[in-house]
Amino acid sequence: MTGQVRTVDGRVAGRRGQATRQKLLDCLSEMLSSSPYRDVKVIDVARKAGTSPATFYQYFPDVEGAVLEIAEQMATEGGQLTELLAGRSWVGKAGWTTAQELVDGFLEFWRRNDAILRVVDLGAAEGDKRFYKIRMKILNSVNNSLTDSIAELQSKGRVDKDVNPAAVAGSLVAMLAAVAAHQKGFQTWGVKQAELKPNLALLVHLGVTGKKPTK
Amino acid sequence: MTGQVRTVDGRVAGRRGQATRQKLLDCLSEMLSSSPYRDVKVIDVARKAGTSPATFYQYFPDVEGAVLEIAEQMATEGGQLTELLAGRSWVGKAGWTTAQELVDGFLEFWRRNDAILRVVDLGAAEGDKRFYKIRMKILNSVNNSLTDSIAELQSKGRVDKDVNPAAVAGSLVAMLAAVAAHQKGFQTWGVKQAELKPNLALLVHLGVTGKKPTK
DNA sequence: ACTTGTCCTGTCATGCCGTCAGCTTACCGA
DNA sequence: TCGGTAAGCTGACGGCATGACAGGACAAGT
Repeated sequence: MTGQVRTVDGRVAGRRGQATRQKLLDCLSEMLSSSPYRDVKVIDVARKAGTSPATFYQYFPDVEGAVLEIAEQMATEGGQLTELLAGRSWVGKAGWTTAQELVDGFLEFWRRNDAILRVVDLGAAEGDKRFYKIRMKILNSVNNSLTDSIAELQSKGRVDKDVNPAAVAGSLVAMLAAVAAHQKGFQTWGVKQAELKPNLALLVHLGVTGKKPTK
Repeated sequence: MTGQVRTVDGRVAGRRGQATRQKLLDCLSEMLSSSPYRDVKVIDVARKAGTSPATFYQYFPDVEGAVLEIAEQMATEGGQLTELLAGRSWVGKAGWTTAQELVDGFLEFWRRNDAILRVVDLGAAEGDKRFYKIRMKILNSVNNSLTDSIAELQSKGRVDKDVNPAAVAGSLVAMLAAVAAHQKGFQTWGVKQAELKPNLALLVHLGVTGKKPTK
């Protein structure tokens, strides 16, 4: 399905080529974790990978192009986030568990990929459709499930009619993403990680069901 | 109180100098709105301002330094956000109004300063303390009021004891910021601006008071 | 060993970075 | 009016990253 990996000038990459390509991506990933996006240079990535800048340009048009590649890989893995919600109940104690596990899984995913997600967020906010699509791909996996859950509760009359399921779900997902991206900020406000999670879960539960959880 | 404006090499800037400096900041601001942060070059800003790159370096150490300056100005204006909450009530119909106006004011502020806020967000997420402090300065103005409101309701027994006011307030503020930054994203999910606001206000009200608003 | 196609790099023109010396301009006191 | 002084600006330059290309190294099959 996914077309073969190709170099910029159209050649098909063989085993060795793919290895260097991947090594470049790995090194870029590392660099993004340790230095500001704006300061990541092709020459540094190449040096770190023990190769030359020219090699980098054989596989990627520029830094941004390579970042997109990494982000794409991550987005695919991010599909697993759907499992945090598949077949879960929002009623009674089970609802509280669902909320907690969603928060847990989400924060964990963000923490694992924070460097690349920062850049994706920026690109999306700047209006770049490619980054925007990737961000959607990740968030949709959670957002769609959440929207469905709310819509279902709504059809049963457990949630007010004037609630827009997509708007609420989207806002909650945005909240999770933002909190995950700025976890350190909460420490300044005197909030520890461990305290943060249950309060986030509370907000998610409130948003989805409109009611306080039964613990 | 605020020390005189100085050039990089320590001279005091006079009237003309401050004008050029401001012009450079304005042009930088514009460039940030129209092109990706990563691609904003000193030479472009200088050209746009009708001056030379060397002049830029007389007033700012680099692009980042100038961005910090703009952000600082914005953060000062952002102090007005406190007024959205000062002396407001979270009880009854007034509570619903408070939530609505908070959401309105917040989104408006973000929309007006979206370009610079994107960069501040990125810098903060990357761990740069200078950006981080600016982000705090803006969010604190809302966050502190919100935390106080929740704590007060809590002391009156209207909010559960196991709620951490700072954590909930911080999460809500993060949500507002994230939604504001990605307003376009919601259109893809079929949510219009006008629909988004009341649903956000609902979430804020739920988060603060734990109860649905009376409209 | 030879051929073939993949893979890598040295090299080069181009353009931005960041600094400095030196020129112009504005202000001020005599 | 006339220097004197400090502010303000820029041309020019070495240094480094970019991005393209052509040619050399390498692996695999014959």
